[in-house]
Amino acid sequence: MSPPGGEPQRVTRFAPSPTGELHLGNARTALFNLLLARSAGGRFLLRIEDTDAERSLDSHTTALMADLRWLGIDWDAGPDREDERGPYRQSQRGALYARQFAVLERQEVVYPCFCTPLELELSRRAQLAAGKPPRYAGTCRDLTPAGRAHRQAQGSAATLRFRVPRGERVRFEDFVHGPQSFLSDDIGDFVVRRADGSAAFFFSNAVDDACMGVTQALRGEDHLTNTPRQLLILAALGLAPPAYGHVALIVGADGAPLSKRHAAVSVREYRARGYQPLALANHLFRLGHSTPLHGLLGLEEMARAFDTAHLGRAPARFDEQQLLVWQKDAVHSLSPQAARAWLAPLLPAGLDAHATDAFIDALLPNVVLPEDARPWVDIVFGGPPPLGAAGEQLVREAGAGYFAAAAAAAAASGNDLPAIAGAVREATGRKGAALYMPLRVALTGREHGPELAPLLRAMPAGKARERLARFA
RNA sequence: GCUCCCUUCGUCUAGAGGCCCAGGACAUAGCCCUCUCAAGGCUGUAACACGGGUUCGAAUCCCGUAGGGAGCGCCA
Repeated sequence: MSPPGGEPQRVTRFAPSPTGELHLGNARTALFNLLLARSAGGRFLLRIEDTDAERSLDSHTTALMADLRWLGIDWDAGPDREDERGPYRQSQRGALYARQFAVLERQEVVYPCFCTPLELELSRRAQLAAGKPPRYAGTCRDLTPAGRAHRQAQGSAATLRFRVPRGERVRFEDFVHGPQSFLSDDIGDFVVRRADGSAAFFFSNAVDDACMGVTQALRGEDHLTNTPRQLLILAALGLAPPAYGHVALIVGADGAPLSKRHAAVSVREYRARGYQPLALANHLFRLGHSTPLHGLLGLEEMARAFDTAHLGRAPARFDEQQLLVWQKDAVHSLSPQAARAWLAPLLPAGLDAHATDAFIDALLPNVVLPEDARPWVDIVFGGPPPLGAAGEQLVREAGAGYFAAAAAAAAASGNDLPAIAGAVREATGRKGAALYMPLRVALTGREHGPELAPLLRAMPAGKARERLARFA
């Protein structure tokens, strides 16, 4: 696994739980971990944390993987690409967890807890009301063997709790935040195995990272204060923990946690709205991470430029305006084939390749999202567009002679703008805006839009003449 | 409530005691180019949350205040 003489190969992972759509924050975490691995020629794993059978859905896993790949994020090993460190679905790792639970039980660093959810909730509320931290009260911590046997005989289902040592300090080096130190007294005994026998997050997440050889776990800051628990578990198990790093969360424009109130929060939605994957990736890449590089970057360039030293510790605001800028860049740099695929759903059925290309050629520099192109489909391929009041005025002012010359030139040349404009200039002596604006308005119904010459080339033959002749 | 994290232009950020009366990118404003829009070129506006220290010197170190966030779950 390790390159000869070098450091052990870097291994990172993205470990989502399939309880919903891929959230922007998670997408960024996935991207950062991919980049972190790739920047060192390492491996990137996808692990599905579906220990909560109630909320985990297989369809979510499928969608999650599709959205990641859409973004350009692919993994070296995962649920659909198993290897000897797998399985990569936690729901299939029960046997492995059972062995580790047994180790913990043997060392008596865990104990069965018979408290019911209701009792725990009451206790929490009472503590909160008394102005105390809502931690597990330790009711079952010192149950005698006889007491335990008694409860078990009664058939009470028990969770397994980790016996957090008192009066200790848990220290670790966060590779984003630097040295961290927590007092174990502030940590309540926590559940490592649920009453139904399934592994709880703190446990399975930490154990899997260790067993899968993860060297760096880069995750959201919401996990920062949980890290000591995981370190405690791993230490008890004698497993080497990964290095942990925590990036600040993404927040909305007002600085509050990013929610549907602010913007679309799932990759799905941006995808559905016609955003380019590279645009989203570039935006996420610079959210909480900085690079001296400018412009739209490919994934390989991002990997080369990725640097944990430049991960932010302060929350980054998700600014949709900025995303739009990247989107514009991404759209403008689309290959002809990609552009065709992007706008295909909007185009009239049966449009031939030549016409399609001409249309896209004309429109692409002026659109950011597919919806921007939609009205132009009608303008170019539909009937004569109605003019607004200002348009009518411009046309009237230009006069019938102007349009007679234009229509004649259009009939003679096809949809050739230089020929049409030349003829009108000759006939009227107009130039500049006075020459072109009436043409634009008569042809498109609008005063603004893509360049006229390519737009005319995209128009079906005869359309230009027909529209100009209306005012002759 | 307790613990932890955070705070530099509108936004993303550079900045590890003098190189900073704070640099870049995007946004924005003006001008140029131009048939409109977009693109492009040039020029500009714009920030160290606040208060105390330490130091010859602080955006940078320390303490406090304010504001934001997270965790304290049989969610992850």
